[in-house]
Amino acid sequence: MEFQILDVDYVVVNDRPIVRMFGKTAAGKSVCAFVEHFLPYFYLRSPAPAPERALKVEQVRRKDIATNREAEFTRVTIANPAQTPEFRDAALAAGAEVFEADILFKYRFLNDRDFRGLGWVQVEDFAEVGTHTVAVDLTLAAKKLAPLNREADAPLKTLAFDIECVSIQPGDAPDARRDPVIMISLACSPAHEGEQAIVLATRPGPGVRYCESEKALLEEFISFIKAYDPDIVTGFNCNNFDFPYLLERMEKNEVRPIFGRCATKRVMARKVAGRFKVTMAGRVIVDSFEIVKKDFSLQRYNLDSVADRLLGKKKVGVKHSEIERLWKGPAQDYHRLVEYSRVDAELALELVTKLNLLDKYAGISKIAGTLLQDTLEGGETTRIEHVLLRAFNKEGYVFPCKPNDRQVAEREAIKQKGFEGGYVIEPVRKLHANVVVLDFKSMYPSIIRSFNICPTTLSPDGDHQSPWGARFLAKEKRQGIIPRILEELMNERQVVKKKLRVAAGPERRVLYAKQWGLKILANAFYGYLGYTRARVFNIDVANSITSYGREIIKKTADRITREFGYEVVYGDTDSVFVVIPGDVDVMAAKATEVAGAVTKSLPGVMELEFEKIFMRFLPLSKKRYAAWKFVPALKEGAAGWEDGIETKGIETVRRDWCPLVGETLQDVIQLILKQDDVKGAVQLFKGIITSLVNGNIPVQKLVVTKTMTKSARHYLGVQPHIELVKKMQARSPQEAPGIGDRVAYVIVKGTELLSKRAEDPGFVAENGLQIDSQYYIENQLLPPLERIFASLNITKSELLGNGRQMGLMDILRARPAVVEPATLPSADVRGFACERCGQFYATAPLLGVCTCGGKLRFTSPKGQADAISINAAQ
DNA sequence: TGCGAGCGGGG
DNA sequence: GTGTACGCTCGCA
Repeated sequence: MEFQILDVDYVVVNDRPIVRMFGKTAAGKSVCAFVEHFLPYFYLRSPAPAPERALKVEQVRRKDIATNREAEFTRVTIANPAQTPEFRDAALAAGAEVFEADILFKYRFLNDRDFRGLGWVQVEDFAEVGTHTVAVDLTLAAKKLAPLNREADAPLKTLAFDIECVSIQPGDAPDARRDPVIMISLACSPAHEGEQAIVLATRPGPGVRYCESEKALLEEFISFIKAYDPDIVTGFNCNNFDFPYLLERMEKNEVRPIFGRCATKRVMARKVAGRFKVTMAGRVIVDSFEIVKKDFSLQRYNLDSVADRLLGKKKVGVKHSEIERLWKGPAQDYHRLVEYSRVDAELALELVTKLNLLDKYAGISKIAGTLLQDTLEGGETTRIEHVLLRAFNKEGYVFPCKPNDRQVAEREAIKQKGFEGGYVIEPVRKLHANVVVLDFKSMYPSIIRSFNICPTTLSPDGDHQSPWGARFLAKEKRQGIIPRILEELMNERQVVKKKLRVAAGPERRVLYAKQWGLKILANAFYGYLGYTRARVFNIDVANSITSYGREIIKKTADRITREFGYEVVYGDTDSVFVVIPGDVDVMAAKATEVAGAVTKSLPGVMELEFEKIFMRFLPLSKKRYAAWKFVPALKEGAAGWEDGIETKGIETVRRDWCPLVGETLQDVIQLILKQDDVKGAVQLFKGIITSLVNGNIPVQKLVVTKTMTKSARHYLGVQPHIELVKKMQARSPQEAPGIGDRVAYVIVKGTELLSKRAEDPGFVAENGLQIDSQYYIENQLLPPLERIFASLNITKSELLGNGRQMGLMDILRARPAVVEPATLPSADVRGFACERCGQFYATAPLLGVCTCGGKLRFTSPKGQADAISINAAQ
């Protein structure tokens, strides 16, 4: 009997805990294994007052991180895990120092028995149990069980769901305390009884499983889940919308929310720090929205754009404000709503199944030992602490409790006073060519290993001293626990990468996720040691790591300059940017040579490697640059290079920018880097400004969108999109955007406050309104572009005109203008006269200015210069 | 430049 | 449940 661990909890029976391991067999059966005779315990530093009512109090020899010496500790075993806080607090009140008194019981069990989240279990001796307390295919009392080394995953069932609801107050957002759920769509992989997707609704119709009341709908939802018995339950934003809503409705309808694998524990959504956390025994809840937001860099994260960008699929187009009408409307309208709902559930499902969203979290679980649910929710700290707890316990150490708020505050103060990070080499500010980037492979993990840096090797009697001034024992004397963990993680990664070379199919995915997880985990240890809430926080250790890093990078830059004669133009923490003349191949060869030579003289496992080539490199400041990058082509056998633009610290896409800004920024960067054409970039920019002033930029490129999150009257300040909604409501209440809708606007010319000049792009086009070009220049284009040009020593006034502080009218003077006949004021215009020298032109000169540089004006038959310049005529 | 507030996704 | 504690962008000082 073997199964893969999905979830673990415990129940208390006769004042003793029974651990329940929920899992899945290779054949796809859901399992729950009961494990008895495992008891909660924690430690006190001896001598300590003996706790009353404990089951067992023993004196044991253990080490702790403060002294690294073996000493007497008191191990206190109790009956009920839930009572640990009482025992702990009593001990603390009596002045004792406590250890491991805040380890969740399920993790106490997993750690002590060497099990891991998503690890496999072999049950060697068991009895099948008849019980109604859990809802699984197979329940057993496990008498003897052991961890099993297996990479492959059990076949998992995934259920996605999506709810629809309608407000009884038209126009308002639905309120779970008041408004019913009308529809629930379910999509499953693999299909359930031949059905891949099902729509439950309280209105009958084709493709709908009809439920006669909301209560019946909620009950049907629960029975479906029980019948399908999924391992993964997913939805898009289900943690913060669907689950809390559904659970509130169940409460209102007196439907017991029991659809996990425990027949007695309710599914619960609890508000934590403004967000909901949902728990369901025996299954894993996956909110695809939250994962996509973490793992993919996108402009927007609504289901429509996420599905479009990641799956190449579209939602059925239904606005939130339309749902009520479709729900109450004729059959074809209702049908559209049903389709909309079904597709949403299908998309939510595909995000998980097609994108293999869980791979990396599964990989991390297997390495760190955390349960999949906790890997999805928790951060890096949780993962590291489980690895550390295991390792410290194995070495005979007691593991510290989490610091309390007072301790955290103390640490913050210490950190504020004396913590220094990586070293950033001051960039040589100009446009560089032929730059090679060399970097240290996993710099901080390598430093930790090379110098044996660990709280367990920190000692005044240490063999070597870090630049920070702390002393550490030599590895030969005693290898630190963290250096050893990192050695294992990094070696394991090499093994996995080797296997990856020949792997295919699902095995390849599992291995790829594993090597990725190993790398991420190894790189997180340094940050952990300097994190004030860490159990193993140590500022001397953290500072020692970065101090070695700074010393090594400075020495490396120095050596490259002095011994190899190359110029170092930039560097950040673990990298040096070096100018090496030649073509890409020559540069790469020389860079590899330099990296190899430097590596030879570096201590331990420190390794400098050639990373990439920047054929052109434009630093703006520390941590901000744009570059034309060349990396060796990835494709097997395809010798050669792949190039692309790389930017750091330069936002090329921002939600509050109109498309014109991003496009112009991209174009300007391309021209500068790829064509080495700074003049052309300036010309391009000036051309855009001219087109903008002339009204030749399509309105769509000037649209900014913002979401209206609450009703317009609830906004306190004046915001452009809200002011626009107010205007649109006045014009046509039916078509005005509602709560949750994205509002698109452009800024038009006028004398009013900027916010009041936001206008509907469609309205602008229909009514021929003028765009406020000055706004687009000053507030949109200039801020990002000015920084780029400034790094090339091109000033704002050079960009906008010729030398002095320029106003908008001055910009117009130097621009090449094209005057289209249709835009001329009237037929009585005879020609153009120069404002400055009076020169007459029958047709406008191409440059739009007089040969003397003066501005041109229309002249009417009366011989009077019209007050309008040709530019403003548009 | 640093800090606090407010929002995102969902209907 | 031997609990927990978002992360980014924007406006303002």
